[in-house]
Amino acid sequence: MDMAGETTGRHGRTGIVDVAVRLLDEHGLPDLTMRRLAAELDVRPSALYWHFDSKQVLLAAVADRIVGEAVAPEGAAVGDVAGALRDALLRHRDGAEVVLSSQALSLGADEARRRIAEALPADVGAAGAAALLPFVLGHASIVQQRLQAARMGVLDTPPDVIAAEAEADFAAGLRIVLAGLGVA
Amino acid sequence: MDMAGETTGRHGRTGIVDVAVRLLDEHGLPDLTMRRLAAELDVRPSALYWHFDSKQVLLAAVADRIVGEAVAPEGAAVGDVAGALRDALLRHRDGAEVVLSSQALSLGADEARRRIAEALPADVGAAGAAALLPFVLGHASIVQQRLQAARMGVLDTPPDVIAAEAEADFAAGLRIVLAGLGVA
DNA sequence: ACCTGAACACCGTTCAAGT
DNA sequence: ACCTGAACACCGTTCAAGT
Repeated sequence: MDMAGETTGRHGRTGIVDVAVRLLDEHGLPDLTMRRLAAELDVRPSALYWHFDSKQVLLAAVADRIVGEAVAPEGAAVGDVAGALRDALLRHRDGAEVVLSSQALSLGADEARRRIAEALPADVGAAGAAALLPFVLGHASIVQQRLQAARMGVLDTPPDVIAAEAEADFAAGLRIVLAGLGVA
Repeated sequence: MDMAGETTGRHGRTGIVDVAVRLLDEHGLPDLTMRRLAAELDVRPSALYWHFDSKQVLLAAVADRIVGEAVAPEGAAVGDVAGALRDALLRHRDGAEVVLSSQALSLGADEARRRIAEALPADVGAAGAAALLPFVLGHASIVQQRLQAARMGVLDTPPDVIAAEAEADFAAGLRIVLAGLGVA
């Protein structure tokens, strides 16, 4: 029993998303073009439109993949759930921007919100998620923006310093929100 | 004494940013292209590159303009400072995305962080800004993403409902963070 | 079912040259 | 100081046609 029909030289949605994510990691969102993706798959650009209605839909699938990687153990504390999401976003170049941009269309977005809410006492679940989700996404987005600036040399702070500061800021922000929720 | 040399048919940076912001408001970030902007200014696209080194620099100026509109009265409470920033972001189509994307290069970004920190007791100023800035940016970004989805008809929730929910979520999130800071 | 070929209507950016 | 003209190397997307 073959796995997913990869026996032919043809492609499936998941395989295409695999390559898209790799391209994202290696070259960043601005270079994740339909034409480059097609070239990487050894196919004409128009072929991609058989699998995805538009680039936006493709990016939503990439966003879902990224959010789907944020797995905290069953019954984990909110801090760990939020941390897992943050890590998943930071694991991929421009990950936060991709997820933020596909937020409304993305299936994984609501899932992330649900996971956060469920890790909280029922009475503060909704409010907690409404505070934490924007915080995590905004945080990751700002961090990756700074990393990008450092990469281009317009910022002199070395990447590992940025990462360390980010880690501290995230922990501090998380602590504040959890304290505000009475879940300290 | 003429104001800013607008006597000739030529353009200055501020005038260009004016038109860029108007284009942003009317058509959104994807349609804010150098070519459209140039056409609106009745000029060839290449002329813009005399005023701005790149589109990225132009967008950073737009971001600064937007953040600069976030003015809370001197000595205002943190909640009002954060609220003013949120309002400025939401006042312009895709405002959050523009500011978030130019965050690292933007002068106004650090200013916003400073204003938030200064509206807080000194001992929690830094941590508070580190929690509030990502929250406000992430929040506004998510709201505008939903508004955009509604605009395209993929979301059936009417815009005013989205705006109302957003208002409530923002207030709730703000309350939580402020409580966590002990500034309730 | 999945892809090619060819086209359409665009992009950002550079740079010599004009005034 | 500020802009034009002309080019370069790209984009996303559509659609008829192939296999």
